[in-house]
Amino acid sequence: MGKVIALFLRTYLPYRLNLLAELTSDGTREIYRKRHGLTRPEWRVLVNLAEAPSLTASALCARVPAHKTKVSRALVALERRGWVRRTVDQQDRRVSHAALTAQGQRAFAAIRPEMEAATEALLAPLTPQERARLDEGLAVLERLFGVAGQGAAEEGGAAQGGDGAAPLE
Amino acid sequence: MGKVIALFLRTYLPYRLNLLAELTSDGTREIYRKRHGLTRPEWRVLVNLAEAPSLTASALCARVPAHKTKVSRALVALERRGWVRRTVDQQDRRVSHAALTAQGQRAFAAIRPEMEAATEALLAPLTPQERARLDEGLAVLERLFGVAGQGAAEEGGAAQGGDGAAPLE
DNA sequence: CATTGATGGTTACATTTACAACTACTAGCC
DNA sequence: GGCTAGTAGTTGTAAATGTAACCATCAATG
Repeated sequence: MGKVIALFLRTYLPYRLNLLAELTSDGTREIYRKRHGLTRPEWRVLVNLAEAPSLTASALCARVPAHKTKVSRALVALERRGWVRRTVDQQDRRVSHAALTAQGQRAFAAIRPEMEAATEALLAPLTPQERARLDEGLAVLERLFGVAGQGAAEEGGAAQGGDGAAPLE
Repeated sequence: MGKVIALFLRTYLPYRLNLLAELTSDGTREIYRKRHGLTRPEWRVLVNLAEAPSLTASALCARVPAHKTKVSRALVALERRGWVRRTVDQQDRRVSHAALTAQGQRAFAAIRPEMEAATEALLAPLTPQERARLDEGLAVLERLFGVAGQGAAEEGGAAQGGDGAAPLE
């Protein structure tokens, strides 16, 4: 059977990306899920809070990125667990600023190396050249979507409202 | 940039891939979901069946990739819709082979160009060089995971030895 | 200040998904 | 044959998710 097979999958970008994302996450998902009892949105919110002193729910929605209900529920769960503390903004009492507690920071500090080790184990067979090619390829898309400098497309990017939350730097 | 902030996210591969996969899929998801009433597993099964004459549920699980319950329910839905027909294997009656009906092939032929057009619109700003870099970067990972030659790991599912599966060109 | 419209965030409900049994069947062994 | 173990695929149930409605607050206008 010569392959008359149309090579749709091979070249269809969303499919390729989703497949690779899932394969890459297969090992690490267990770490935050089974070992630490976090859902994926919770883990993502945790990571983002670990990289910024304080973020509003809206800012988290833009950074994670996720719909506000997912962020809301993740924040509730993390708060209940004592990893996050929220304080109401005094200028605009609809807004609340979420930040990691010391306990939350310790938790992230514990989980992060596990995640990195699992990922490194997965990528171990790659040569430095291959890693560079991979990085460059992803950077192309990140520039396209404007997420390259997560720090750059920051709160300003989400800043249609330009709320007063402290900028990251 | 005086960031003390560890750039975990920037360099953490699963996170980068998941983010890009989601951003890339944002536009196309609507096409198969709203316009054609397919769930993502259903769409994935449809695509895979379109590229192979006949696949068992197990083979689909490996190719999609997805857990067998997702594939099972996707097949039920596609069968009910008349896009897939399953026939029981005579050598092993636990096994059934799924294939697209003519109607299913027409459906895929209708959806596919919509998906490709939406993706192309998204990638329009990229230069040929950037596209090549993107492709090379993803190919690095695909080789690592052995998914490069999707066409090779056929119904037998044999080629999972992880060797260099036949590069599909 | 009352009214209107917009926004940050939460809650409610329907759909999807994950995980764990479960059924049907095959295969090996005595 | 009858027993056990293993595999292909399905179904039941609890958790997770998407969508839409909702509450509280703010800002603008009369």
